[in-house]
Amino acid sequence: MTTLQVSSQKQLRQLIEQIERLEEEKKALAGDIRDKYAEAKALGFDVKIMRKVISLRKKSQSDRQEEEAVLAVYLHALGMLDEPPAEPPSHIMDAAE
Amino acid sequence: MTTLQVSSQKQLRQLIEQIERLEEEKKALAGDIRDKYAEAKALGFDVKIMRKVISLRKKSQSDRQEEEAVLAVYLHALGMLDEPPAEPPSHIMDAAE
Amino acid sequence: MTTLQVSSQKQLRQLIEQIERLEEEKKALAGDIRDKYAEAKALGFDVKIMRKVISLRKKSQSDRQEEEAVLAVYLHALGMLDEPPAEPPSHIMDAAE
Amino acid sequence: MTTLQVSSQKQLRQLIEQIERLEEEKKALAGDIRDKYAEAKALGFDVKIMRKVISLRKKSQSDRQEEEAVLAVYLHALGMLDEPPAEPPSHIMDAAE
DNA sequence: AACGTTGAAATAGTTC
DNA sequence: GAACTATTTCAACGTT
Repeated sequence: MTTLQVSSQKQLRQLIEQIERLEEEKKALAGDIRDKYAEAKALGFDVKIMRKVISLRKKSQSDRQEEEAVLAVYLHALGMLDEPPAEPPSHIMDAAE
Repeated sequence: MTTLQVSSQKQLRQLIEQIERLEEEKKALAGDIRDKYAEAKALGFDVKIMRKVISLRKKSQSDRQEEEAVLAVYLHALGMLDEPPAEPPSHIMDAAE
Repeated sequence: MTTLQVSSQKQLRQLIEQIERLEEEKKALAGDIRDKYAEAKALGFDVKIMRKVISLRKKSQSDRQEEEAVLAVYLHALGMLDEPPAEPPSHIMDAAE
Repeated sequence: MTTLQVSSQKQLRQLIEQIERLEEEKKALAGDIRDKYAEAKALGFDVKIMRKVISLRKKSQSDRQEEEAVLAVYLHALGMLDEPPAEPPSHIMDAAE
């Protein structure tokens, strides 16, 4: 069977149109966000830092701590950090023998 | 000055909260879209192909715009279009004798 | 375990140095490309149009590939292609009666 | 004059081909880098952190410090940091009155 | 030399 | 959990 039933065609068309409408709305919101950043920039704020702040707020604290712990271990391995890092949870250290 | 003025702090806080609100709405829309695809799948449609169709529709739209832009550039380069397309290219085809 | 094993440290260091070397080479090539454009400009060519031409060539290449992929998907969906395209889609066009 | 001299055409063609060759090489290097990261991942290293390490090495130290100072100011403005930040250079604080 | 624009690179999310 | 896609982020470029 190489064609859809007429009723299915109609359904499909509706679904696709609904999705496209939702995507347009999403795109509009993305534009609004861009505008907000532009506004902030015009007021003299540092947009890049603002993005960082917002992403920090999103990230859970534990995630951040874990990331920093691994980073410390790696920097230490490269001799870019004198103090050996404190005590990261074990499951992070796959590459350690 | 190690801190922002109180008025700036307030401004910053407002901007960030507005952005976060917009991002939430955007995320909600993404969820709606996901739901629509799930609905389609439940009705027996192939979601992968639907995505392809939608992206093709998007692409053909932007392609058409791009094509027109390129055409304008070329026509202008050949002196067949008085108005420079979008931004004024300074010296077109100097290498032509 | 707060630090990596010495052997892992060594491995990590090597990987990072290799990557940094590759990135330098990449950067050098980017410089070469810039030089080429400068040369072209000095010869009187319109760099902007050249860029457009090159990007069009790239795009038409990938477009052609995309088109073929989509075509394969559709043909398969219509049962006119035995081999599934790339990955085997599990159930094509269930909504067809 | 709507066409290039034959000699110019030839020149243009050569330049474009040279650029396309350079871009291919660049692309190949990007692939090599991706492979290296894949290798690292297979050995159990955290690729995301490796990227961070490499970008830290690239960034000049002063850049990093400036960024952190501004971030501290913003976090303080949002009440996410109790201690007032130390002493960032003045030119960063445009939005402060 | 800052600005916006564009294209590439990286990350996040989704699917199987 | 591996691969693919989509989104976001970052850097280069031309422009004003």
